[in-house]
Amino acid sequence: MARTQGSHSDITGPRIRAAALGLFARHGFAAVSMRQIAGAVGVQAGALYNYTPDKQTLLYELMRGHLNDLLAARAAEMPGADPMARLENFTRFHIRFHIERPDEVFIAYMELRNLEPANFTEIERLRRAYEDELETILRDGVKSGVFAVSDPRIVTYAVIAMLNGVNTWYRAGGRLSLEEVEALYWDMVRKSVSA
Amino acid sequence: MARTQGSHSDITGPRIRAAALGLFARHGFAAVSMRQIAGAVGVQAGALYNYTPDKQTLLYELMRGHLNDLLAARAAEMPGADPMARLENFTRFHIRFHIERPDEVFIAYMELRNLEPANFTEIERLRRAYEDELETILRDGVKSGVFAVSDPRIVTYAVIAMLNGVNTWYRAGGRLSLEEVEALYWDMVRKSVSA
DNA sequence: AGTTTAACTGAACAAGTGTTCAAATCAAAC
DNA sequence: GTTTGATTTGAACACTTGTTCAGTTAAACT
Repeated sequence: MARTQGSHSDITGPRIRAAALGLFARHGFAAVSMRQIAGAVGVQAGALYNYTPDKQTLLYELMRGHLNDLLAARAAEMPGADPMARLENFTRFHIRFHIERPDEVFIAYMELRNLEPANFTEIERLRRAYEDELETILRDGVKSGVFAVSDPRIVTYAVIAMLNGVNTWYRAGGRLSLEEVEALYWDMVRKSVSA
Repeated sequence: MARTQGSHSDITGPRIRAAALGLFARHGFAAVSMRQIAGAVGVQAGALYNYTPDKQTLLYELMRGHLNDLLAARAAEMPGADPMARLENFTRFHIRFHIERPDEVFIAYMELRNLEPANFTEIERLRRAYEDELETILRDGVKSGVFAVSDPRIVTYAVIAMLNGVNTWYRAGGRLSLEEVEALYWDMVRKSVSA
């Protein structure tokens, strides 16, 4: 077996995913051709098929990778015990994680409709697992009386929508620091669900 | 001049726009072909060009129409004088208007990247005009002391992102009535910006 | 009845699509 | 220095794309 080391394959693979990520985020999955991705990597279109069975799977793997990263990073957090501390931890974690990955986040929300049904189901399952964390925090807070939330599921959607909005305006090196952004959103989230 | 009455032109035009709206919302602008739109209307692709100079303009006109409707409907509202009442009016108006037009809203947010620069600029101008209404309410409320908002522009983005989230889960005839949805979001908005 | 013309068809155009694959290329392993 | 097999090329495939336009249809006017 020749070229197990020094092979281009462990270099080209990531470069393809990176190029696809950027192009999908900028122009949309359907508007980007395999030849464009190949061109960005400096390779012919046929070479892409050593790394993905098809274009659809390339998109799916990007989304799945992103959501797995999200869930793994979330699992590594050590939130406190009481609901208020956990909500603050969740809010700040979400802002931080999403601000660092605008392209992944954009794709994971905008390209759902381009997933084949089976892939869509799996992506939705992962996203749901993440949202359930927030919903559980809200329910616990209602139980203990610190939160006044009439419908925890809907409020979960509302809070996540608000937090995701950060990516519509935030640009690295902008007017506000990460800490200021975190503090601003945490202030709004805390007040919006407090009793 | 023949066929000024009984002509199909005043029927086909709206049907084309309606078909394009639904298809763009479901599959995305780039993923929908002119032949698909024509097929949905029951006409050949060439006939579409009696109603739009090109595919791009079809998208642009849909977005511009939607945002003009939005601004016109907003201008017809008679909010009260004090910031709290105006904020409640804005919130309920926004929810109501957006819930009734899921396809238009979806397109107006998701297909911005498919607009040519000149068209993009104009759409952004209209959206900005709408957002400025909310920002003004927030600034007035800060001045009069009823709102505690550190950065009115960013909070405007946050509130609008939260409200737009309604379209990710709301379905007509679902568990909650329109009034319940309005009340739920208004409760969150009010608390999140209150002093 | 005959004329006019808006509305539409259907075929054509050049360019681009995702994907396949035999052949060429290359660097590591022997 | 040759073998080996992973990696890439480049051409080809069948099909779709947005758009144009000469020609057909049919309703409304004189």
